[in-house]
Amino acid sequence: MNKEFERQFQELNQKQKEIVLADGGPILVIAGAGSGKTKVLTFRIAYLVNEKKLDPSRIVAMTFTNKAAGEMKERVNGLIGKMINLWIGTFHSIFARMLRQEAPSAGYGKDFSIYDTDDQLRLIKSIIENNKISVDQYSAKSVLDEISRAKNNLVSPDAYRDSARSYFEEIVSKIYHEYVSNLQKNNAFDFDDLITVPLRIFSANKEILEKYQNRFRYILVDEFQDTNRAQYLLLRYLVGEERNIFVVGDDDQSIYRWRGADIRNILDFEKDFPDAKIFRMEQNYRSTQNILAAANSLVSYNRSRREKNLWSNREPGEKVTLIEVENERSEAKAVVEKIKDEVFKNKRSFQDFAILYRTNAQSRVLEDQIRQSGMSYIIVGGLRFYERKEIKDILAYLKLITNSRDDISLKRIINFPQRGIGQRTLEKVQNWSSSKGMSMFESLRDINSISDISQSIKDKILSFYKLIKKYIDLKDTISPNELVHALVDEISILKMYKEEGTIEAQERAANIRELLSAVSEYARRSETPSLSGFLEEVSLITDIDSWDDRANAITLMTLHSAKGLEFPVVLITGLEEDLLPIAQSREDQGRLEEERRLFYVGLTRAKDKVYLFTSQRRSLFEDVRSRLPSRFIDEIEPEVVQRINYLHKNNRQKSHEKRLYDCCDHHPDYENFSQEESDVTVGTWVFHQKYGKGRVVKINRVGKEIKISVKFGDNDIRKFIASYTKFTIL
DNA sequence: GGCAATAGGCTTTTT
DNA sequence: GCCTATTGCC
Repeated sequence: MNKEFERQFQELNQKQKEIVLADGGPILVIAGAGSGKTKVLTFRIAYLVNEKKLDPSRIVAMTFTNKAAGEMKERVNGLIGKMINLWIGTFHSIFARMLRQEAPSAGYGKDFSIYDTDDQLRLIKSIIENNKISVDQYSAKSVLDEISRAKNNLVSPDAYRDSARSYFEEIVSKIYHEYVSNLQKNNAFDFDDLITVPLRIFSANKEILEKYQNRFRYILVDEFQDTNRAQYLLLRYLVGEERNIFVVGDDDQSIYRWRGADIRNILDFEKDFPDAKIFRMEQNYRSTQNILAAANSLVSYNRSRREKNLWSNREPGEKVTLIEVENERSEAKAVVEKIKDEVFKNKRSFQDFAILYRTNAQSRVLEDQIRQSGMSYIIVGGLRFYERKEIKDILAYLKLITNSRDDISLKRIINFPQRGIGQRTLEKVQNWSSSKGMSMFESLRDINSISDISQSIKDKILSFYKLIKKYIDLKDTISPNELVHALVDEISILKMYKEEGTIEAQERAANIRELLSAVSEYARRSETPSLSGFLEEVSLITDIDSWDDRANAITLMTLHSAKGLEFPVVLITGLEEDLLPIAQSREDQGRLEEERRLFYVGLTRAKDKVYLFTSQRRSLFEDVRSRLPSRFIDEIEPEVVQRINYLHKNNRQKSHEKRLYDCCDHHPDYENFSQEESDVTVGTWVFHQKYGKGRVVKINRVGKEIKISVKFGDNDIRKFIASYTKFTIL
């Protein structure tokens, strides 16, 4: 046995060892929060390779995020002592990879595009327009959600039409048919297709199925409770004769039912594999006893769950602190104060803290207060890098270059940067190309045969055609890195933003430069870099994947994003009815239980200390509402909760802040940052050469730059980058 | 066809 | 309070 493996193996508990060493065949592990399931999963893989001499390339492991996949890969390599070629990734990335090979058997080209939500919505909107479908008050978004639900439940457009009852369902049915055929015409998959198309291929094509059954002799699945029906069926297909399938999950942490995750999968597993060995891991290594007692008592209110007895060897620790505040601003202040307390008294670093909330919208007020306090922080989620307009524009070029049938991407960029090709022209091209059954890109080539377009516009179209064509011809001869750089250079997008001169444009340019370095990084890292490979990676990246967990910063994220992570101190905000549980779940027992699990996931992220916040009032779209405390608060065993009332507290504690500056030698980040910003804060009066006297209304930190917004006498708010602008502080 | 001003919607969670 | 999509004017 490998030495490193041997040494670390001895540290596992008896149950964990037993699971790692279990014989082949189907295995279901019910693993409570913090019980070391990732550990068991990695040891199992290492054991299969080291001891069972299984060829690593024949093992496939499904994780919930790419980040988790990366970490698992690293840990397995550490245990084995060398780099091995494992298939680890999310369901979506693994099957996207498979589709690169097998898409032709489903009638798609190998260079398919992957459409994200934004692309999907554009497609749906164009379908509604082109077919003059009257959608009444229904939004494209609600149509998309409905289509996605149908797809994940494996309801085909025809089956959907046959069962459509309401007016809404009839509209959706029409759009669904068009949507599916348009995707195929554009040679594009949406996220759901990455799961359902492989499923179709497997059921229709025995040869391909057997190829993958032979290839994957061992399948492991993490976070099994959050797989949906289609994913489960996919697994069932893939499991070959040896039936080596190993799934790990926790029904109490199932929080993606709204996305189609199906708790039945755990139950059906035992039905489909009656000889499955079932293990339970109930010892929690993460949390103190008080935290665990809080979590256990809460989740025991759920009716549809498996009984379990999660226990901890750790000390009782501190009680869970519940803080009642007046409104969201005082909540944010209280959060900041508690973090400062912990930093000061318990010598904690910023990366020890996570602030969790139900909705992304809650982050803004928290962010404002933390920024003012001078502490460093990272927000996970919100507007993602790859969803920014300028990034999507460049990516649309790349998509069109790899897949010229991608009409959605073409429409996005044919007039970006502006080339004088407008809506009307585009309509004519689209009509012509659909009457000829050609892609829009193909019809550009023959633009001269379309009447009714002026010659000058035709020339512009042709030069756009030649631009893209040039890169299509280049793409197999030069590296993706060179191609993207050359392209960005040729369309002089950076220059355009530079000339625009506004802060927004500068940011956009900076984002594009970051994209360029991402391509270089990809080219360096990948063994066989290709444009489609880069696009695929980019399309499937998630918020949490790009979260830098080594930075010394407080992390702000949604409860959903926090799944699978742990922090010494967790602060959960917004414990109010209609927020947690969210309003839409009120009438539905099942959804209510999911909200409870969401809170449970939040609690069980904490190692040492939990703070809970509930506010009497909270504004929603500028409209202040009174709120009731969350019903979940009373479901926590009262003995482990300590309540603090902050309702009449004056939170301006200057003296306290002053002390903090002296205390933090162990936080160089903190010190630098505080000093950097200490002279200008919101409310400071400043004098600007050109605009005169004004007052700072906002300070924003973006990367290394600090942006400040100043309101001048004429009530105009102007934004500046602090290091470029000279102000006199008044 | 381009641009600036304005209206409207958003806020549940995400691969 | 912010972002986007639309509108109406040039």
